[in-house]
Amino acid sequence: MSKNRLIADMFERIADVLEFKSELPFKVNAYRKAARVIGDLQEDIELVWREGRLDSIPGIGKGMREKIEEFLSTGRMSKYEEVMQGVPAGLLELLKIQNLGPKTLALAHRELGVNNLDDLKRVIEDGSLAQLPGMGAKKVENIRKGLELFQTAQERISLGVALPIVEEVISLMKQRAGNQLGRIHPAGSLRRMRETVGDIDILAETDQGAEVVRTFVSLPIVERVLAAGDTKGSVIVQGGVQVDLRAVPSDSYGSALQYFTGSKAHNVHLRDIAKRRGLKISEYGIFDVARDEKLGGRDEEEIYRVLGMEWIPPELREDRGEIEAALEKKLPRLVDLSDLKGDLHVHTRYSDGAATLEQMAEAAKKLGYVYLGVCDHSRTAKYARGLEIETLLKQLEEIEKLNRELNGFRLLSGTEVDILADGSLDFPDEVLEKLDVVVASIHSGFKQNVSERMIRAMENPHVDIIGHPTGRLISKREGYDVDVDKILDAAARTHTALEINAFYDRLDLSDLNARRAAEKGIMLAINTDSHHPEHLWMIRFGVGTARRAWLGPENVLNCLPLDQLLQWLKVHKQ
DNA sequence: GCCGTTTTCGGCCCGACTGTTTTCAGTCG
Repeated sequence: MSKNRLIADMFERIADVLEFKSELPFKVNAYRKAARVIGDLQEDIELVWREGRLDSIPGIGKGMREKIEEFLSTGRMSKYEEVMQGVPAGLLELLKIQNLGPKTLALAHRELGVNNLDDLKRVIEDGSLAQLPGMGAKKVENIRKGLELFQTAQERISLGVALPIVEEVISLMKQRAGNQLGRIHPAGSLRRMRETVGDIDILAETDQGAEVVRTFVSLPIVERVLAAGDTKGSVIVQGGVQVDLRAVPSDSYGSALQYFTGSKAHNVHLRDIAKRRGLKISEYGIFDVARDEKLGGRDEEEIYRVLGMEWIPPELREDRGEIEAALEKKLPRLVDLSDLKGDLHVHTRYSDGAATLEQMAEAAKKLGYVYLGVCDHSRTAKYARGLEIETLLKQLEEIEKLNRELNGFRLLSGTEVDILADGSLDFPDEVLEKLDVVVASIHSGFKQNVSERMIRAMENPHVDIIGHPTGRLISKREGYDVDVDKILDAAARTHTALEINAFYDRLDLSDLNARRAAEKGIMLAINTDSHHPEHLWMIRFGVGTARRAWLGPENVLNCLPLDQLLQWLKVHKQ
């Protein structure tokens, strides 16, 4: 685990304990903020420390700086050890239970000796929890429900599952409640295109809330209704995903959208700035406090405009510097779906894909692409029906023939060549040099010198792009044992592009790593790795990640027009 | 514990909901 992560986790734990011990909430918040900022930091904290720049990190003052320095130089943090003294393992875990906060947990711990999950269950069952001052039957019942939920621990859903659901709900709502409905948008982490989302939030503009909510909870894809009021409906849809719909009147739709989009850290920072200027932001609008006057709320842009900021794209709203940039009107121009000229990594029936070259080309043309990189697997990838050299050459011929027929569109010949155990490539240079584009990927030996093998691959003059560079699968595995810093340095040195694999369970590189890559001048390629023509649309997830990484078209290889791309592929290693 | 176009001291986001209260504390998003 990186030092950044370790320190962030320690600060988070300290915040938990301090909260449990009823320390000043502001102190607790200071630790939480420091934890978040360090967790999001794009540089190695050790480097920042050695260069004496810890103080420049927002939220890190004298106290935090000293704790970080102590940890980096000795491997220990005395404050952490001190607060963890006498805190039973398994106690803080209970803070994740809904409706059970630090105050109640401290009370149960102090009065009833609750130290773990089993203790908690016991004091709920035997009624002793309900006897404590300030407690009662209903509170305990809510905690019991929270405990049930905690134990069934539903995980976050991946973006790839959530996005189709939200689009179906919105399309159904437009059909069935069209005349009562104004604007309707997804909000929350889905709108920010996070890799995974908790539940799905949808905002609907209407002055007939009750009716719209009724329509929502009776949609055909609804499996179970959790709540249906005048302003909010909550359901479980097929597949077990929770979807909330909020009905909001026109004059506060914008501020509600801003509020429900988050992130929490972004909103807190925004409201703090507002407050310093005598303004107040809530889900109902932005107000001048002294004059008790509403200054905006109908459109989201108004909130930012009144604060003297540019409108901030939802993908940036994580309090990672976007607010400062928006104040200075220096937000980057982010890459957009329409900037993409093609996809540089897809598979066909030649290896483990489902479609012919022609079918993939047709699907790509429909998306408005002008090129498509055909990168089937190489010979060692037996499980994926990897191509022998003769087959690859035959495919090359077919591509050339098709390109004579495809007007205004170009299939690029390529391969996803395996990086072998010793770091050599699965095809010899004489073969690779015949191809337009070479993606090199690791598919085996996830724990064997991955970084060194990948770097050796990058040093090959024919390798253009490293495919799925960390190998993670969001819902399944951590990824290879890879040193991301070394990979980024090598990619910058060898002018090799790195892939943002847009397949929703990969999104690899992640947003933070992609941002670091771009800052080192590395080109990123947003590729779907599609095995089916109907999967090309997943490019949207990659674009979401790229936007979260603050990338502009100039950072993205497949935003280049065909002639410039071919030129780049020819000269980038020289 | 952090931080400064009100401030180096005295603040620190906002509102809803719930349950236990007789004026409010805890929790959540």
